[in-house]
Formats: sequence, structure tokens, C-alpha cells
Amino acid sequence: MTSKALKQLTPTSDSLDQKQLETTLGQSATPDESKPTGKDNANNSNKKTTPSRQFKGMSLEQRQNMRREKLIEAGLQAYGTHGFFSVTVKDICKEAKLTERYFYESFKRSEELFKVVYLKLIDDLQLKIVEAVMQHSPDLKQMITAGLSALLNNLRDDPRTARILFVDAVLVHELHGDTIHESHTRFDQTIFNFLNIVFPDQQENKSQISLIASGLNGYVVHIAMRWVLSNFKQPFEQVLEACSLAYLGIYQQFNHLHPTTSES
Amino acid sequence: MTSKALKQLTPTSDSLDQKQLETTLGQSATPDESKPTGKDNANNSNKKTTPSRQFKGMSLEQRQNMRREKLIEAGLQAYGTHGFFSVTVKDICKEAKLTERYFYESFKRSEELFKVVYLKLIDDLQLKIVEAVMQHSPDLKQMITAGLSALLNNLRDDPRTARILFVDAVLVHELHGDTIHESHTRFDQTIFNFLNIVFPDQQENKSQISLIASGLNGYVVHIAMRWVLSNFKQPFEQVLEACSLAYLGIYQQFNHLHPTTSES
DNA sequence: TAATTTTGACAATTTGCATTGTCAATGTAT
DNA sequence: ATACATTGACAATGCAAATTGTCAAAATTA
Repeated sequence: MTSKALKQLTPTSDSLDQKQLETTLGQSATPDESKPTGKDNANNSNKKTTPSRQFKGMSLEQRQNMRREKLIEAGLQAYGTHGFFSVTVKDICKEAKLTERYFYESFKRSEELFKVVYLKLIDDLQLKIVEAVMQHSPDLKQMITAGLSALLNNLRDDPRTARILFVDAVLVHELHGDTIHESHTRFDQTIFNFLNIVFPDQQENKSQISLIASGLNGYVVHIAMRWVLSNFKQPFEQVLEACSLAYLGIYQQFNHLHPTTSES
Repeated sequence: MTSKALKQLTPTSDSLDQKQLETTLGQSATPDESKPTGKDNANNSNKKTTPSRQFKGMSLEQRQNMRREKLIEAGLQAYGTHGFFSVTVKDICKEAKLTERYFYESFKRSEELFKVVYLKLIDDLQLKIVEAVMQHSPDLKQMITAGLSALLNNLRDDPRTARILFVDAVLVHELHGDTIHESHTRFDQTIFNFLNIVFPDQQENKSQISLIASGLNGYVVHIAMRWVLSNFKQPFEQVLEACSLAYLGIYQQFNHLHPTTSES
């Protein structure tokens, strides 16, 4: 079906290099500040505190981390199901089967938990996509298909992810300054890098390519959101094709505008 | 600059019909429920009320409408500058130089005002775009350029619009059920209609074209948002070109996939 | 088993804002 | 000029959720 005009797309792909891909595309932003936020852990060696004791076979730190994980999972469930603004701290605690106290043990406020959930999700997603792309490295069309499939599959397998990443995230962007905004930008950046590999000899058009990367990102995300919100009405293949069409179209257009070697 | 590969894009455009355009593209959704929401206006003819008296040369209704307009303008300013969730009713009243009482005279709650502001903005924007497109009717490339220019100019002239339409709107989608969601969909729909005109004989691919319309919408919006957030760093022409590239690319791709008449 | 910490349930307090209400000052009609 | 609608400033109340605090049951160590 999608063969006729697509064959001519793989020519420049021989300039693709597996190593180059790994180096350039990667970039996990979670800066390990996603660790416990609570108070002074390390047995604050004052007077009356004989803290740290084993419990259920776990140390204090282990228990805290376990609670933290439960809260994060509960946050994913609650935020992803009801939306950030319908969820209270109490809701999350109920979901996690923990009491409020333990929420504040790990997070200062609801937004902080949300941020952690968000960063985790977007990191996971990006990793999956980049891996999928790299696995099909030399063939441009396959790389595109693989990356898009990874994205769409992820969203379909867990719509909560879609809600958090593409709906509520905009919000927390506000509340959280720009930390999340930056990580949102990372996607643009990844696509930008990809385009730079595909069009190696376009030094002048960096700025233009950057814009196009943002556009492609928006293109796919918007379609994906419709798909999610429609409860996956359209068949996977159709969505995939609609998404890849943009990439392939851009590819052709760009090559026509800036012919490098053998373009007509 | 953008000439070489673009010339071949206007062929099918001879099938474009001005009337068809007007009929198909239009669609203002504001259902005139955007009128006063307050209590019983019409001199509730009970006992003790001798309401309605002239004030500053205006009737009660005139004064209410004037206050309403001031609130709407204040809402645009406040929401568009600080974001919906940072704005309180008091803020809006301060901005409008009115007291809370008059807010509740016209609106039940903050979301209601937001909705009105939103619908007003999106109607204005869509009108401008459709008009611009129609004015350049026969020539496909010019239509695209004109429509995109109208959009970008509007956003640049008033970034508050961008914030409300593309950032906070998602939000109020939540709060307001789907009224706003629908009007958000209208943009997709408009583009869908446009594509249907451009590809008249693609009855089978309706569903596919609908997805692509959403994608194109997302593409442009995402680029536009970057542009806005970067405080319009990139030159207008560059943004415009990046946007139109997607339309032209899709056009070619689609024609290649589903050749109608003379396509190679 | 006794001493002590950890935990869970839930009450008490705080906070931020919406929403309503009061009242004096100002403008309007007769 | 008098009576009253209209307005603006701001206090009073309501409310929902965040945040902190209390206390007794359960688990742990020795």
C-alpha cells in the first residue's frame, strides 16, 4: 500500500551510523533529584532519637522507598485516570493504602509527586522510542515506523500515560516553572537530532530544521491524542500511516527544496 | 526560495470553487449562549422592586453589558498573562476595576468567563483564517500561505490569545465537560474540510484524511507555540515556511499514495 | 514479657479562595 | 432637596482541601 512513493526515501540513509545514533539521540533528563525529598534521613544523631529499626525485614530507608514507589504508582493511577486537578492528596493516599503522613514524608505537595510521575513516564517513553528507532537503523522508513509504533503502542497499552504526558503536563508546566517544559522540549530535541542525521549536510538550515522537528512532534502527538480520546477507534495501522506520512512528506519536501546530490 | 518543488502543487487546484469553500469551511460555534448569564433581568415585576433607572446615561442592560465586556477583556488579560489557574475572581475584578458583585452578575464562576473568552478568541481566529484562505482561493500554495499567515500574525499580535487557546484550553476542557473540546475540534474539522476540497475524489480515505487534518493542526500549533514561548525569536518567514512545508509535503505524499489522474 | 518504635485511623488546625452580605458614598429622578 | 437606586470598598461567612497533630493497636527488639 505505502510502497510506491516511499522507495526513494532510503537513499541518503546509507549515511546513517549506529553509533552516531546512540550518541546523538539519547538523553535522559531525570536528574536523580527524583530521590526522596523528605526530611533529614541519616539518623539525625541528636539526643532522644533512637530511630532506625528493622520492620518487616526492611530498614527505614527501604520502607521509605517502598512507600515512595507505592505513592508514585498511586499517582500514576489517580492522575492518569481522573486528571491532576480532580485528585487530592487524600485520594492518592487511599489509592496507595497509606496515610497522609507518608505522603509528606516523600513529597512536599501534590505537584511534586506529579512531576516525578511525569518525568518517569516521559523517560520511559523516550527510551522505548529511541531503542526502537536504533534497532532498525539503516532503513529510514523502518526507523520511522518503528519509532512511531513504539509511541503508539505505549499509549494504547496505558492510556494513563497519554493523559499525564499530553493533557495534564501542560498544566504542571505552569505550577512547576519550566522543569517539565524542558523535558517536554527534549522530545523536540530528539526529533531534531534525528532529522540532522537524516539530512547530514544541512548546516545552514539548523534553525529551520528545529522548527520542523517541533512541528512533527506536534503532528504525531495531536493525532495520538485524538486516538486516545476516541478510545482507539481507528485501527492501529491507519494511525501509524497517518503519522509516518508527515515524516515522509517532510523528507521529500526538504530534499526538493535543498537538493544535495542526486535529487531531481 | 520555496519555488522549485512547489509549482507542481497547484494542478488539482482548478477543482476549487469559491462557493464551495465558503459553504464548507465556515462554521462558527458560539451558540449565542454567550449572552448574559445573570439572574432574572427583565424587571422581575414583583412587589418592592423599582429597578431599572438610568445611570450615566445608560439603561440597566447597557450598564450590565458594559461591565460584562470589561470583565471579558479583563479575563483575556488576566488569563492570557498569568494562566487560568493563577487567576482568582478577585484578580479579574481588580483588572476590570469592578467589584466581585459584578462578576457574579454576569458569570456563575471563573470557568464560565473563561469559556466565553475562549469561544470569542477561537471564533475570531477561525474567521480570520478562513477569510484569508478564501481570498486566495484558486491557488493552493497561496491559500496555505495566507491561512498560516493569518494564524501566525494573530498570535504574534496578541500572545495572550496563544496562551488561552493552546495552553489553558486543554484545562478547561476538563472543567467544562466538552463544550470547549468541541470547539477545539472545530479547527481539525476546518482543516479536514480543506483537505477534502483539495483531494475531492478520496471518498474512501475519509477517516485517514481526518487523522491527517488533526496532525497538520498539531504540527502548526506546536510550532506556533514554540514561536510564542520563545518570544518570536525566529523570523516570521521562517516559521511560515516550516509550517507550509508540512502541508505541501502531505499533499505530495498523499497524491503519490493515491494517484488520481495524471500523477506519476 | 516489657519497652519502644512503627504504623494507621482519624481528629484538629490552617489556608486560600469563593460567595454572600453590609454600609456609606455617589448619582438620579422628581 | 429629598428619596432611593446604584455603586464601590470591604467585612463576614462558607468550604474544600492541605497540613499537622493525637493516640491506640501492631510489630520489633532484647
